[in-house]
Amino acid sequence: MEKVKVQNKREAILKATLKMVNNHGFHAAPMSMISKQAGVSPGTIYLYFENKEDLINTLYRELKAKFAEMIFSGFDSDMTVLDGFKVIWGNVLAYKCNEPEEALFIEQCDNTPMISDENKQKGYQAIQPLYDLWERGQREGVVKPFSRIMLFSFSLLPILYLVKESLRNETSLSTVDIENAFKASWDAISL
Amino acid sequence: MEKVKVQNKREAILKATLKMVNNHGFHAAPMSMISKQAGVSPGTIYLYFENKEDLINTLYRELKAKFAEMIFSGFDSDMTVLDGFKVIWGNVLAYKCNEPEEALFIEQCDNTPMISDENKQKGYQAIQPLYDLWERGQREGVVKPFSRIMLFSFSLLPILYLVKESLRNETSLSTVDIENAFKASWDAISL
Amino acid sequence: MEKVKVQNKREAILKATLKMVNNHGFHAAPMSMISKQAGVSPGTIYLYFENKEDLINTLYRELKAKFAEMIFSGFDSDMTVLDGFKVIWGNVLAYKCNEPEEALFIEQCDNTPMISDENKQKGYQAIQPLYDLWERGQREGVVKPFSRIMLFSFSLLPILYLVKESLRNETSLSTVDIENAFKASWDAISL
Amino acid sequence: MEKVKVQNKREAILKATLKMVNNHGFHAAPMSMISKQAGVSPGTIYLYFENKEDLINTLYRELKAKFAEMIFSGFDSDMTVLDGFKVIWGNVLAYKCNEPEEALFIEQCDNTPMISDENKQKGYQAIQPLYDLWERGQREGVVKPFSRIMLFSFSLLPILYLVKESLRNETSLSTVDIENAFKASWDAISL
DNA sequence: GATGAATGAGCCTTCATTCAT
DNA sequence: TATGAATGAAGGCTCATTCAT
Repeated sequence: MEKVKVQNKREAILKATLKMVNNHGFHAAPMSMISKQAGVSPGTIYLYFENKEDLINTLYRELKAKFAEMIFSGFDSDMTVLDGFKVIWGNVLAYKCNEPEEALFIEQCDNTPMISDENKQKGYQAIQPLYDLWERGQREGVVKPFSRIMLFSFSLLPILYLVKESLRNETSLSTVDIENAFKASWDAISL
Repeated sequence: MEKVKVQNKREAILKATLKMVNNHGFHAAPMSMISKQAGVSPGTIYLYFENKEDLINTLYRELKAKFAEMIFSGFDSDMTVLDGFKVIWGNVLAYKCNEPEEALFIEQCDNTPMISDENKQKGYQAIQPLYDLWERGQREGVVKPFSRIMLFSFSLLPILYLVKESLRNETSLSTVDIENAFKASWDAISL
Repeated sequence: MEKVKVQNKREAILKATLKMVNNHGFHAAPMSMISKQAGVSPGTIYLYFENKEDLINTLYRELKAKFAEMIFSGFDSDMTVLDGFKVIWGNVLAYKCNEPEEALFIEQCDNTPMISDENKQKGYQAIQPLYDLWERGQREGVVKPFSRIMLFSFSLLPILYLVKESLRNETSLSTVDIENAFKASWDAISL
Repeated sequence: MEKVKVQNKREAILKATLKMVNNHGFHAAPMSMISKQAGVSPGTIYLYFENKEDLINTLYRELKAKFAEMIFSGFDSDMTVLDGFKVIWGNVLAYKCNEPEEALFIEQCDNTPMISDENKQKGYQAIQPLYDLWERGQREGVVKPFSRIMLFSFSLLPILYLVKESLRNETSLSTVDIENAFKASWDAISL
């Protein structure tokens, strides 16, 4: 029970950081604001994190790890390449829709010098199973012989962007939109 | 000539802002640093811009305008849809390659609450001719009946991302890569 | 045995304080650092001392008391004034050489407003037997009719300073140096 | 005139630092307190000094330089050793009496890790003419063959301490005391 | 007695902005 | 116009102290 409380505090701080940085931007989210949002004293943050940079980096790392785990939910390397891709593609969509705040935070961080390169690198490695799937697809002759990054930018980046924009405009993607988007994604990278 | 000098000063400040914000990040680029880089006194910045936010927003707006202008260079609304798209797509690629600093700045701003939504909106309106082209393509039955944003995310976003990543890794895109990328872009949105 | 343990804890805290304050300076020796060095929880310090000021003052007081006790070791009020002075002078030298850390701490405190004047006063009173010796010397006509403080500053202060400097430079005082120093001390105050 | 104002500000800060550090101790003299005492904004201090450490070190350096200059006032290397020493000894006494605050500050700093060793070293070099005088005295056979530091600790340290104590007790040294003190100083180091 | 997580006042420092020149 | 010294609010962080266990 004691341990639970501690976990709660750490989690509360991370959650508050996510919210405050998303709403105000990194440099307009003071530690005092984060601590207040977390229901905690400013000094307490420094019991769990070395400094502000560490706080942000830790949050980024944990969110990326969670993302990497979620997108492979229900995925099995025995699936056909198309089926596997469909599962992962759907998971990416679902994550972005269900956890838009987390997704936004990750994106903000990716375009900022406040996340260490080492940390960013780790994020990419976490989706290795997807790279493996694509490579199998290339060996089987169903996926275009593109680099990982090209495959990513044509088959996953668009849907990530689409969801982000639909959330920003407070519109929603229709089932047809989603089907179309998946088809376009697959068309772009499949032979 | 006085006027020229004045223009020079304003330009110098904007240029310095671009450089400093790109290199150090927004919250680590103080006005004093920008003024020094511009060869100007801190107070002078306030003769041309209301405050730091205005400075950043102005720079963002002008870069977006320049971007919008450049991507339609050589474009003519009489062209076939495919030809027109090819010209614009190439211009986007060229801009991103030739002005990576400007492109990076724009992208940093797009994911940040420091640019007013109004300003962001204006950016989108500036590429109206591209929307017109797509609409014509849809009427002619050569472009998929997707929303603007879907067409954008499948046909232009990928190449923007690809160039950014290639610059980050200090690798370069081969001619074949580019041809493949264009083909994939067109495949994704054409019928 | 409980009592012993307790004494150990109190002693450990005082010892840690001495070490940390000497090595890092007063304002760079946090209670947490002292407690860790003492192998004790921060809260525990407050069971034995009211606050940091009290901790420092107590340590100062006890070290001064120890110093006062040591410098009269082997001294007997029946000795001639010269012999008595020789014993005490030698003890002062020995203390400074054998317990340089304690001596350094005392000196740091003497030049600081963090020790209460009352406490500093007590330190002077502890060397009463030396004052008595000097007074007897004056009555016997072998010691100059100087005030206590003048006698102290000419006959003991120099050797204290000399040892401190030799420790700082990591050089050592030769036997000849010491003999010379004693002679100069005695010359300065004797008739 | 502009320059004068600037000098005034810098001087005001240094003067305020001297006073506040003397009265409250280094760690209890916040920059805000110093700035208020100087009639200046906290930020202004950082226009003249890099940080608190630099402020303290600069003050120490300048006071030491002033001290070194003052103690040789009226001194001429053609004087006899005794006359020269008398002049310097008197100057030391005068400085300590007339500028007790400065002298106290220097002393506080000498026993603290907050002054860089380099800076302390410079202080010692500034009294070279005194060392030269002693060496001449040794060649002429009127000064004991002691090391510099021994000569200093027997002939100058006592009077420094005496004045300090007399100021602390708010008593004053009589003319007789001073004559006695000089005689004792000279006796201690002369042959 | 003993712990150590938690507190929050207060410190040093930065930096957007102003204003006298 | 242009300057840049000066400002002072605000931020990140520390650390003496407390209190529930």
